[in-house]
Amino acid sequence: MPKRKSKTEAEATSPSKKQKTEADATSPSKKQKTDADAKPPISLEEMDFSSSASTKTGNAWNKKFISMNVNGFRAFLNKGGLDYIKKESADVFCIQETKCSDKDIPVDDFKKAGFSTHFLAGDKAGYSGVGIIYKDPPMSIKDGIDVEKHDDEGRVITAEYEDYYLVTVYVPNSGRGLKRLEYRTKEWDVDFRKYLKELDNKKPVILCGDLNVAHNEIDLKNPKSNKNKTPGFCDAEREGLTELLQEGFIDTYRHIYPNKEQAYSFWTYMGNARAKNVGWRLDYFLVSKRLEDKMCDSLMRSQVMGSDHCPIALLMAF
Amino acid sequence: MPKRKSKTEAEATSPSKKQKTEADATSPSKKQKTDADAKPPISLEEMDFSSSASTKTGNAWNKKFISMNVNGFRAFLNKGGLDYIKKESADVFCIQETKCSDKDIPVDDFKKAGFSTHFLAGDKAGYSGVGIIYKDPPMSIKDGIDVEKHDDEGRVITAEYEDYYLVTVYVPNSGRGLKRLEYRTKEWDVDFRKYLKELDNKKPVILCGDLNVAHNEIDLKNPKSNKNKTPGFCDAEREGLTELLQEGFIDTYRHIYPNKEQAYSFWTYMGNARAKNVGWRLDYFLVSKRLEDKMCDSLMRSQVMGSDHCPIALLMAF
DNA sequence: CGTGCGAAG
DNA sequence: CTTCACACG
Repeated sequence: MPKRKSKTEAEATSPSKKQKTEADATSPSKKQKTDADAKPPISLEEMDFSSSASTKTGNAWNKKFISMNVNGFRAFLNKGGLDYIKKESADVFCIQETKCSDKDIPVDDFKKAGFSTHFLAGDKAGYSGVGIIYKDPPMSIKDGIDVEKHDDEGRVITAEYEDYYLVTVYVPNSGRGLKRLEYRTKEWDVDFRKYLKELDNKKPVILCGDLNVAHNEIDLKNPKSNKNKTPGFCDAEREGLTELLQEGFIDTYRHIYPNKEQAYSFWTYMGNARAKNVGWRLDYFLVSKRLEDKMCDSLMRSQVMGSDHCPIALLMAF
Repeated sequence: MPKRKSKTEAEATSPSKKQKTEADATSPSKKQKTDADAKPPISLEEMDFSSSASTKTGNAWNKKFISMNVNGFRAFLNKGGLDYIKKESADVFCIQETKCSDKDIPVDDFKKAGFSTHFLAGDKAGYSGVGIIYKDPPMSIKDGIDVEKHDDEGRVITAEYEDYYLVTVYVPNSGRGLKRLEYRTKEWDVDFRKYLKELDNKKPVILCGDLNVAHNEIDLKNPKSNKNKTPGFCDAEREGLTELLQEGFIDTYRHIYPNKEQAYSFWTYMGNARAKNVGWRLDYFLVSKRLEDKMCDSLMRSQVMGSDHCPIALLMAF
């Protein structure tokens, strides 16, 4: 873990007081960055993705995972997404809301950059869809969760590696007027939890993606006005995540930064929300509890543009 | 008419030879312009819309009409369309394919510029629609042609002035696969012709708009490959215009420039057609024969951008 | 190729 | 506010 000298207190500062970012806490670089709620847009070149994070016992990280809801992979690439991917140079990128089919993936560009790809589109064109972009091939890749009623929307990919399953998910949004809240919480959440539990019985799981829920009040700017009104902060959705964690998973970001405020991974495009940091933490890396001592850091790449979500990163020492 | 010293020969030059534009023939300005098929895009400020055209008997023009298919009025305005309208300063602008409803018209901006507006939208949102923008109010304005089956698409406005009816039309496109060719030629053309004939019985008519047909081979770049294949150059469509002219109307542009080649008012956005001047003359000013001696000039504003059609102009001496 | 729609987020 | 699909041209 990155010099986590009582991070609990260190992060328990007021949101108005300038806090150090995780990057500051982990990077030896002299480049100081301002807080997540006051970052001016900077260029990719200026960003520093380096990290010297290690486990509690001092093992340096050796695997980097990125998860990002790209809100349309083609649009993301048009905005320079490939440059970000190259610079970040993660072992695996897990992306959600690809909104495209296989033919739209510039496979050769990825090959040239040293990556292979596996994408899963939903039946409805331009809707949902997930993908993984990886350096080292998994032992196996599986699409969906073997429940027919859920598997036509292209929401889950499971990549099996030696030491863990890497699962990426784009959880169904509860929709305008919460018209899909029941489906989401009573059907999807239940079956997906079951799927993860079964996986976890075989091998530790790293789950990442857009869980489409802000777990607690700290995880969004305006908990009061959104509670049980806006998809993503309804009790049933939040309880769904609570239950998943109770099955034996760790919310890596909140585990490492338990009191960190103003740390979001999503900002609606409306009303200039991102500039004002009126955001939500909807994107997560969860890991099986028995991976706890392999965790090095969990990060929000809040400066990376190109979507209404930012990438999130997990550093592990295997 | 602009010093039409045997225009017939003057224009009968090869397309590769640089020809003078109508503007050159009519404007005393020293600004020389290159041919329609080799015009580099120039700024609105650089364009010269002045003209000293007059009738055969030497009466200087005193009314300017503009017709333009704007391909979405909102998009056109976003691309600086209002600046063009101000600079052109026509007595009446007739526009087609507005693709918007009344609420989208910046009425106050037009008021400030000295114009009133009347727009007619079709029932289907974002489809078709025509409008007029005028300095002096007509005696009356009428929407449609009193034939119910045609009048739900917002295609015709008739403005009655003292000396003439001004009619603007957006003729139905025959559609991909010519699936609407029958409707267009056997129903619309027939009824619209009847409407115009009846108007013409009362008062001379100035008809302008997107007639969605290139009348003769000279009126499009590639007559061979488009003949009876592409909407706009099918025999039935061309005959429809021939019949209309036979009812007693003049194609003002072709009347004044009978042999002028490469003079188009539409270029598909595909394949860089406009830069290569691979175009069609689909937009017309027709006038009742008895207005012939009031005609001063008929012009293509081929440098004006903002749509896949350019504006066309008619100068009259009333 | 580009406009505007409508669904979706 | 932005993505995409689709219709239409």
